[in-house]
Amino acid sequence: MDPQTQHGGRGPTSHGHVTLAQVARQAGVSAQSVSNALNNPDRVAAETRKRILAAVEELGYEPNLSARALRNRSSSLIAFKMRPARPDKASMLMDDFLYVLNASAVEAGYHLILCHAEDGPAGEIKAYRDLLKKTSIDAFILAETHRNDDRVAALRSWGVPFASFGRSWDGDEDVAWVDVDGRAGTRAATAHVAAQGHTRIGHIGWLEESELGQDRREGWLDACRERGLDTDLQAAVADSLENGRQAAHRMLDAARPATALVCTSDTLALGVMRALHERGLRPGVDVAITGYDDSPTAALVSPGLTTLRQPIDEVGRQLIQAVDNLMAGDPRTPQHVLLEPELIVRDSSLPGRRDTR
Amino acid sequence: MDPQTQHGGRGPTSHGHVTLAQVARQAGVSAQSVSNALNNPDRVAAETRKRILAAVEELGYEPNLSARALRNRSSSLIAFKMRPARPDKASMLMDDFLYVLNASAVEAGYHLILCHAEDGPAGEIKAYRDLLKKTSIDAFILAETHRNDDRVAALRSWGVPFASFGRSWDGDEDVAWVDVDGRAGTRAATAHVAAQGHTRIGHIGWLEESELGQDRREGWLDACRERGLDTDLQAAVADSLENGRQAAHRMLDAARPATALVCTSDTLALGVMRALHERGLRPGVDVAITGYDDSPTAALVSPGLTTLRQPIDEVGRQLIQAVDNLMAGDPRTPQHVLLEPELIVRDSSLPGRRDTR
DNA sequence: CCGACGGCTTTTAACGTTAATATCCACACA
DNA sequence: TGTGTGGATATTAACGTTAAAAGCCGTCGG
Repeated sequence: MDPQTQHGGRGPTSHGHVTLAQVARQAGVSAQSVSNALNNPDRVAAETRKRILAAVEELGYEPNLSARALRNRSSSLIAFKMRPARPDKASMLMDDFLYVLNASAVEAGYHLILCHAEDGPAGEIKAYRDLLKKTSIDAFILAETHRNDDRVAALRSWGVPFASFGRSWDGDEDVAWVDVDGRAGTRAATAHVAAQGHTRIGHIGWLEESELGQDRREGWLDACRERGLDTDLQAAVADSLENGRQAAHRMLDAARPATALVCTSDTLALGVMRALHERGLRPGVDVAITGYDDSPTAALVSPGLTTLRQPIDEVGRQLIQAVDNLMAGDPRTPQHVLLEPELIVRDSSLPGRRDTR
Repeated sequence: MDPQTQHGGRGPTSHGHVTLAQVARQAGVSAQSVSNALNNPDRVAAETRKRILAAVEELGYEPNLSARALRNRSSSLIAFKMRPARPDKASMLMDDFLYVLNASAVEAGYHLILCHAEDGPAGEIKAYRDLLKKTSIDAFILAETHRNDDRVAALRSWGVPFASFGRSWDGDEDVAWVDVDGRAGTRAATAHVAAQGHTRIGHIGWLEESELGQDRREGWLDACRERGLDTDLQAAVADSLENGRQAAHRMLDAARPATALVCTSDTLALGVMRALHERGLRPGVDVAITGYDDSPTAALVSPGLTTLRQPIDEVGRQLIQAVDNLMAGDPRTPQHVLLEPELIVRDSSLPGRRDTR
């Protein structure tokens, strides 16, 4: 039988999609051989393979992901759920984060699909379930995981690969995560202001129930203890500018007032700046301030806010690599990656330079 | 033949997916009838339909999108390409925008998929093409379109439904777009400072080649002309804090200096604030400032920055509705929606209240 | 000289859905 | 009694891919 005619392929489809069958016809082989040439190169003869790849190239063949998804129960899709942006929050991490997450995903041969859920963990879990039922998502990326996170439990019980941005603080060793070492970062920020000569260093952080906040607080405690400094000036508040402002006023009204304030977020630090402003005090000169996140705002206010920048690019890359490993059935224990934040020093923590170029 | 056994359905799959065949068996009908009951209700008898829907409910059936995509050449996926966040930019619109875009998409029965491309329009178009070849994307959402946008031309030539955030300024009446009326917004901001008694109102905007920037500038011109004010104080610069700062210095050094500065972005306005700071002038009290975008920073700086908020939620909703209409083959001309921004008045433009609660 | 084997390739069947077509059945009409 | 007719339902085939099985053919060992 003439190999030129024996296989299907009704010529180029009107929609411009090139199929395996068309490539097969062009190369004078069966569709399966084309599939093998692309996915299992060692199953076809080198000579044939060359011919097939030439045909692939010539016709511009791209495998149809829907068909592949149907056949393989695997869609090359990684799902991520965005949270609604909180109005009071300065952090723009999400924007950058999504960008690199997607870039890394594409580089690794996946695509990012966003999922949407009503607020609350129950709604989120339901959304994940629905998505899984209808699309055979390959993996999930979680953000802002916390102790006893129901989402983690759910995904684990379903056996779906996932990785989370944020440690699973309850020691789930079998969960892949990537996180930034807030303790080390806050310790560095505290050390930095101590190096400027400050001895009354206050800390304004989040409520105790936040593992993330507690971790960062420990860094401040570490640095103070290392230097024999008092740790009496501390506040645990919800993350908002107003709370930062009030806490700052309290610490400046203390019998032995703070001369430096280390904050768990830029939002709180900006509240501190507002408090100083109200008192006619100059950030940096009169009171040193540090934040956390390197939100765009930190660079834009005057004076610039000293803060900690999370290596968000690296976080995204590592997360994708983590799920990729999981899906490759990599037998080694799930990845745990703890990255160091970078201290960005600006004028808000420097006594010398007043911001007047 | 016993309807309970005549149809496929090898019992619940191990993966927990429920298929049409399983529902069909449960309801004692064929798979096609189940499909019809869900997609073409009037093709099945009311009685049967009720029975089928009960089975669907009981088994928790959800149609498999991969199979549907393969069969229908339509994936329920809407693609959107993120741009890398520019470090100097205060705007956090993207974050919110994506959230509502996705929420609206899900509500309309779609999912949002992110696409990634090397920088530049050519890379972006190639990315769109690749995505189309492999996934039968239903529609695209573009952002930041400009005159003679190659992406618009490409998508149009391929016949793919799309809608853009941003007008196609070259009068392509057959392109669906949603935009925010920057001219009206800037006019309102200018009118607002004029109402505070300012008569020397400068404008710091983007370079002339930006249609968006030019549109906003027109609003300032409108407001000045309506009041017979001079329009000699204007700057056209690239969007950065430093450029805003320098332009502000120039306008404050003028023979008849500005007492109010209307800016095309929050970033520029924050540069102005830095310039005032450097001169010991007080925003609002000495010089009124307005920005554009209501970036998170605008609310966080002291004093708060008067700015224009884009109804980003509505933009997202309208964009999805636009592509939905296009895909439904709605014969009416593509949607063009021009929304009004909202003037958010804060202390940076108010002489009376000094920020000292 | 026969059977087994191994390398390479093709064939078959299936993933879950749906458009198009075929079948069935009750009823109306000649 | 036969012949349409039309509504409801069932069957077939196809979307593009790939795992599994089967086929082909030359070679090697007994």
